[in-house]
Amino acid sequence: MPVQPKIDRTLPTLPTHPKKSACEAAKTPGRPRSEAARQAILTAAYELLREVPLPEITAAALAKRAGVSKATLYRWWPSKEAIVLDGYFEAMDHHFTGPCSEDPLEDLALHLRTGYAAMAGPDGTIFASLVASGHFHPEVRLALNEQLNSPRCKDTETILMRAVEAGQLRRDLDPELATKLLFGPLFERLMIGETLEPNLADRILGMVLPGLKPRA
Amino acid sequence: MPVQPKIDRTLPTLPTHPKKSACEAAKTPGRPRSEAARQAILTAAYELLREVPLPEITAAALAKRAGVSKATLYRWWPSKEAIVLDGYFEAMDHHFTGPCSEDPLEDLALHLRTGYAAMAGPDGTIFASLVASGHFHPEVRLALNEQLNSPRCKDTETILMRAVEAGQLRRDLDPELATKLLFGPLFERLMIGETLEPNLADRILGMVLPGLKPRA
DNA sequence: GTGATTTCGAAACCGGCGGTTTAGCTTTAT
DNA sequence: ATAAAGCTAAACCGCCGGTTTCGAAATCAC
Repeated sequence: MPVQPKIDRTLPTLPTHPKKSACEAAKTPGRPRSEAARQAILTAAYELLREVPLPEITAAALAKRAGVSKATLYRWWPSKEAIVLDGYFEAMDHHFTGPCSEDPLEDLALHLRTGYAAMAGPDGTIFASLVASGHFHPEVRLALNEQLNSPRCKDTETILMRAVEAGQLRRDLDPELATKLLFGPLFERLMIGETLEPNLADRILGMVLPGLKPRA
Repeated sequence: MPVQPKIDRTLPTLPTHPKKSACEAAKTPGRPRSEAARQAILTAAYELLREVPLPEITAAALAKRAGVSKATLYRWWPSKEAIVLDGYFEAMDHHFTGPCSEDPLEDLALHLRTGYAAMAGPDGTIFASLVASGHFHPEVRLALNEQLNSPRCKDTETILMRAVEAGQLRRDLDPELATKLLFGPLFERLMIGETLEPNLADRILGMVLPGLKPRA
């Protein structure tokens, strides 16, 4: 009977995303997966994300832009959302920053500034629309948290902890809460605001920091 | 020729929403609009909002629940989003609070607590999904801002100003920024978080407030 | 009452999109 | 050569948002 093999789509799906699993295949017989197609799809996804609002990105448009058939899309990804998410993640791989000067407070300011600045541009708009769509697609929300939010929060928290150890911030500081406080307004602006004031990061820092310092 | 009158849908549409314009019609000839149907539609919308995620609310389901035909829906609202939004607003009319004790700081704490508490329940989930959908429907975002966010922010800012005048907060305080700071984490939790810690409001207040008080 | 006007409900309809399937061809390993 | 897998092109399905049509019901002006 012509029962399809029904490939297990749980493998190359969203949450795992084993960070550059590019050239480790080629162990199975048969024609290998086309890396060119994979790359074309991901870049097409990111390009479209920057050009049109997310709901207007259809699977057909994605396939056309990548010069690929729709079947290939759904052969490797479970949904349109998974594709654009992967495309965005790949493009975001350059946004890493590792500031570690001798002044933790200065690191914090820089960290906050770059974070807000990164989200002021088109990548921020895309991020917001992904967060929005994540509210309707749990896998998207999960992937977004695991691959973007949590790591960034951890970064912030370690910087805060360093500042605490250096005696620049209160010893009883709650890094997690402070992080939410520092980046909360960013979410508010991204999700319901129109624009992002350029110097918002510094103004926030100026308002919050006095409360976080050791009591005078 | 059978050219339809093509009703001007800009009248009963989203942004205006003139706050209880119920019984002021009845000036035109012909069969009057059924108030029962209007009410049934709005309550059906809110009920569905609490029962199923927003994308699963279809126009057909809405019509069925309200015991109304789809034609009636689109006779008075331009889109599914407009309907659920109106339904939500109507249900939220009870959430008004007017705390004005003799201690502005206590007012602030209460205001923050009730705000966070209100969003911890199903109404918060609904709000988040509306914000999310607002990211793809500008009219929704606009209505959401005008009818919910802006008023609440204004409330917070006036409370803050009273605290300033009472000498409980720094004279150079920026109320708008402080408001974003106080409610920012709420947005972060609503949009990407899973839960809302019960005492988050107080913890935030405890962390922010010291920085807002007059310098010792 | 009569007629004009407007609403309402039922149902059919359209177009588009997400996703699936089929069929045939191509690429690789053995 | 054969088998296994990937690729394209195209057709296909089902659902949904939104529109239209039609006849029945409600109301006002006269």
